[in-house]
Amino acid sequence: MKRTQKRATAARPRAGKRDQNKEKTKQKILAAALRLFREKGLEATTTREICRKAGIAEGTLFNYFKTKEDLALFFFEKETDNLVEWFHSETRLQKAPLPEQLFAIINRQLEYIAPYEDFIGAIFFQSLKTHSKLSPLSLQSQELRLRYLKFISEVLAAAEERKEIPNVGDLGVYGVGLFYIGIVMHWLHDSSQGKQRTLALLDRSLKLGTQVLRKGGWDW
Amino acid sequence: MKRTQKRATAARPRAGKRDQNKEKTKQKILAAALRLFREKGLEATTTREICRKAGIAEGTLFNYFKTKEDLALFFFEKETDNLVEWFHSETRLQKAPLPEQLFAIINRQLEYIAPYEDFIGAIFFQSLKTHSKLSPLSLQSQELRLRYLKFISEVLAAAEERKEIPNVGDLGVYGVGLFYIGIVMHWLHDSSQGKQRTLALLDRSLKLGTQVLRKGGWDW
DNA sequence: ATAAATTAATGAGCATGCTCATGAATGAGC
DNA sequence: GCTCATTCATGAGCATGCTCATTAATTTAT
Repeated sequence: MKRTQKRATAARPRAGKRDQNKEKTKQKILAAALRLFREKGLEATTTREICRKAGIAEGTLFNYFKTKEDLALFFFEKETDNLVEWFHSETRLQKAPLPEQLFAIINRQLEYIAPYEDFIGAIFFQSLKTHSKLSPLSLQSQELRLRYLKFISEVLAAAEERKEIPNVGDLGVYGVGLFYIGIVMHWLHDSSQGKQRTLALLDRSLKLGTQVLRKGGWDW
Repeated sequence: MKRTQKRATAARPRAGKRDQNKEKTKQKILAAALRLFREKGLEATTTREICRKAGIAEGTLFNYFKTKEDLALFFFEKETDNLVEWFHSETRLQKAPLPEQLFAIINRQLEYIAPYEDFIGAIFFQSLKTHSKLSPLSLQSQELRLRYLKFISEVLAAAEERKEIPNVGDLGVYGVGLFYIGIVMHWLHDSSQGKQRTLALLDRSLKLGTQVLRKGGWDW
């Protein structure tokens, strides 16, 4: 009878053949999508093509991702998770002054997404749309699905706690988020060698930020 | 013979029956589009519906506007022209300090577009897309089709000329543009009475801007 | 083991934005 | 006025993102 033991003591939520197949299908979709997105960009890749390459039927994709946008967003979120993990592993950075932290964070993001410029760029702007599922600026009203903002919130809260900056509330996150948008926009249009100009802008901007902080610009 | 006089001395470029019809058709499209966009928003309005309401065939619309986005953008540009005209007519404002000017400009814009929230919102974010025809941040590289930025450039240049601010170069326009994006994003998500919160944010932000200027924040 | 119930996969089909070959209206040349 | 060239209007048709009723696979109950 080969131990039927009610399917692995209910430890993993993934055990039955059904869930196995489901997972496998999802991975096939993700693999195909990522490859095509990288090769041809987001807009130029059709859902039909993804399905063909994944070896599934037209409609199956939409059983897993509500829209093509959702599928693309998946990678975006994954990237953010990656960033958070990295920051938490950098113990030195944790104690550095806020501007340095922000520089490191943003810089790391730019480096990370460099190979997927077109792809990420498209997703990035998708995420800004008003009625899109995640909207960076709706900290309070929406459900804060953008993990990035949550992360920035933490970083700012830490700086607050060690008295580096006064209480900034949501406005701090708001500011950083907006700033990030600006940087990415600049980055996307930057054709200079190795995005030098964006890095320079990033540096200068954060220096300005420091000044504002030092001069008490926060208690407006 | 009723004076055939070679069609009105070549004064107006629009004279022949052909051009007359063309103009009439364009107006029919614009009227239908504006009405539908207002009523149902940008996404919910189909090009077929616009054509039906305008009394023209499916394909005709695309003889006049390359894409649906272009059609929508038309209103956006018109709005900007309106703003510029208004500013030039406000002689008092011309001499006011920069922060007040910017507040007035942005405030006026928000008031003006209030009735078309959804519609304008959609267009606004369209215009931010990387490969969209107009990209607010490509001052130097692209052809600066966004008249708004040109206008802001002028306002800043005037402030420079009267020694109110030091030379800020393109970074000034860049900053204001980015700031504007932030405000509109906030505005679009703002559900408070009469968008009070956005106005408060606008006020506070510009006060911060003033501080930065006074403290020499510009020569970073 | 078999039947019934659940859940995932399928692909025909829809609406939409947009294209393009064809036809109709208008203009120029005689 | 008539002819022909130009320009605009037309609508069938295409590709795409996405839906949904149907079919097939897997699980549960007996």
